Amino acid sequence: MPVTMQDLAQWLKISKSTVSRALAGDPRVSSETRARVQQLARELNYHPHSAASGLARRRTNVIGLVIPFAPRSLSDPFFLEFVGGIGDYAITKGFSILLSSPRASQDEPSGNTTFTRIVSSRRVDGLILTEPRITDERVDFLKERDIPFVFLGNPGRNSDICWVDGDNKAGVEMAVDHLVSLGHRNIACIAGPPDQTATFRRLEGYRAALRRHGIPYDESRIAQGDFTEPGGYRAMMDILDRNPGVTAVFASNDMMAIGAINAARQRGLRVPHDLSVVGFDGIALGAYVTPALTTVTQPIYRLGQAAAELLIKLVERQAPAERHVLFPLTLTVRESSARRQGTAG
Amino acid sequence: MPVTMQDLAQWLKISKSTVSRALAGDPRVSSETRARVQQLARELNYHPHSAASGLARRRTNVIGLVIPFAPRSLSDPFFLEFVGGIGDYAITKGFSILLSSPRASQDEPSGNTTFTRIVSSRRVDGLILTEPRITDERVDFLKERDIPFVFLGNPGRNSDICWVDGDNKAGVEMAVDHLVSLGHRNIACIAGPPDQTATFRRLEGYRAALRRHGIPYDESRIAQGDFTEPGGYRAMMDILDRNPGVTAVFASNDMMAIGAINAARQRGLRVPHDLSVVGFDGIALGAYVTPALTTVTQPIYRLGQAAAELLIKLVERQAPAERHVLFPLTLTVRESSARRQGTAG
DNA sequence: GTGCAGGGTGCAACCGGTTGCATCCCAAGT
DNA sequence: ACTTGGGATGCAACCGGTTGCACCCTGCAC
Repeated sequence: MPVTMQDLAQWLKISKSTVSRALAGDPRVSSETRARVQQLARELNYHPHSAASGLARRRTNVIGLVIPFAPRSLSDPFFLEFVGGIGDYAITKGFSILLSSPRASQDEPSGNTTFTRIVSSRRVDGLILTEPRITDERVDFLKERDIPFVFLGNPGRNSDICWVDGDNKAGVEMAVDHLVSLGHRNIACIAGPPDQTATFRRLEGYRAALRRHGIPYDESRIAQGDFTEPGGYRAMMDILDRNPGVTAVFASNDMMAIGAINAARQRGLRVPHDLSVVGFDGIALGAYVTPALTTVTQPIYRLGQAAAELLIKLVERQAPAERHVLFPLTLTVRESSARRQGTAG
Repeated sequence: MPVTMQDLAQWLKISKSTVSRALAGDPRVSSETRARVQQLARELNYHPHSAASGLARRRTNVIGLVIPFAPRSLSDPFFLEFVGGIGDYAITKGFSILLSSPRASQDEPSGNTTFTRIVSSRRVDGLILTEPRITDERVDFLKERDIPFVFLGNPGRNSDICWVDGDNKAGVEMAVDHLVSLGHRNIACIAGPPDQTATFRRLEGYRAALRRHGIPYDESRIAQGDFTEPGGYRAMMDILDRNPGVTAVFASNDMMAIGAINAARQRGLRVPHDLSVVGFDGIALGAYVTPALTTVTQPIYRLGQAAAELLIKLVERQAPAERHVLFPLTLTVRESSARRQGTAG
């Protein structure tokens, strides 16, 4: 049997309350008593029982992380790096991370999903949600229950929702500018799933950049993907069918960019000689594929840290400095993009 | 305020105990009462408070997962897929997953690591550990506290420790056999970190296969990596320096194989024309890199499921059918391996 | 009419902490 | 000598469930 507070109290012939306060560093207990308690706790290897203190304090010191188990994350290193950022920060604040998948949407709200379950049973103090959707019923679900949450990605809607995000629009503009500067005009775009808000911001950046360069927007250059490699592959095939003249493509994330490269190769196109490809995310992997991926780099790890920091502030009822954290993005030029064939240097 | 059992009891003018039993499906309460309680619970959207029931039942219904946040997993999709398998299975059994990193080793045992913390504070009913080490102090730590655990990877040592694993030795033998069948004799090996048990099993397979084919074992063909891409890159460089004649290399995991390919390319070698590369793990990504990776495929997702299943059996004090689950592996031949130059077909 | 079995329910303790409030003690103030 | 005050500690309730045991009631056997 692990040692309890009661044990410490009996040993020292003082009350449970004093032990509790001593361990919490309450200034009301004499420093002498406090020292004795802490000393004994260490000697007997005492550790508070999380369920007991959670029950009494109405705090679990656990934050929930809702990431898509399928189809996306199983193969997308993006999330793992994001988790790393959250984890490392949370550790320093004494929080643990509970995983869950977001499948509350299809099912009825009371459906037996991990997401609703960990919230209803009050397993977590707050949540980090990913992939906000245009109409995201999770928001109401959580607001109703007064559970703090932070989105990875600007969910749009009311501005009182907290989020962290990269500057999608500006990021994509940099990508398109880069392609234009290499002489490309017929630039395709592989978009994300239509229900996600990130999809629209990135599309917006794409259109804005085209407009700036006086390139007409053309539906036949757009295809929809799902943020997975196979999705990017299919989308690229689709684009090549409809618009064989494209010389460059922007993919809304790196996994789809990798898929696009494979599709192009399948069609006998050389990347970047015949087709330039630019991705988005900056996953570590992008540097290791062939050709190494030119991409818009997000500070993924720091996004994780920022999300955790923001959420923990909310949980602890401190007013966060900012409800929204927008990171600037950078363009990482590698091998998958090159000057358009037949263009002067 | 969320509705509690007390609320239900008052509403129905019965005692808390009866409500508790009714919800648990205890046959001692009349089926009529049971129905009324369950009905009302649904209507009022009642959900048990996990901390309260955890405290009373000495069960959290949470399993801990200990994966390396750094340096490895941040870029290795292997773990994400593994997590998926665990998660999907755990959901069906009503368990959640708490993440932690295994940094208990460097620090003193009482160090403030997530691993020791979630165990000491009794946050989890059991643990899934990865990357067993030759002498793994986590084993004693957990046995002392009587916490069930399952390893991903055979930890060696006493056979009463539960684990799931792929058949490393046989898997590597298949890889080497494949290379030999393509005419290679000068086959290098990039091993894993020296403190991990998997490293030895894979090396053993390598040596066994060489022996079978009458190829002498040569230290100059071995280099050590750390299961990351940069580690694989460095190891490959090292091997090429010491033994320029190698025509094939087996890397102990896919990330290192990708690193090896990049190193070879850096040295002006074409893969697979000048150097064949075979990896290990079968991460989804291996199919998407260029050249697509020949690899020993592990059923990663199923390893996760099996680990979760085994652990949950232990937690629920059911005797598992087997304490060890060994999965057969398969060789997936793709583009990174080819017949040795100057060898007859 | 008494005894007994057994189904259905409730009481109260318990899990292991936290916390509002009362209490005690002793030095200082008048 | 008698309050006053503040520092140190303890009591007991509480968080929201679970569970051993006692109890009540009805029906049936004797």
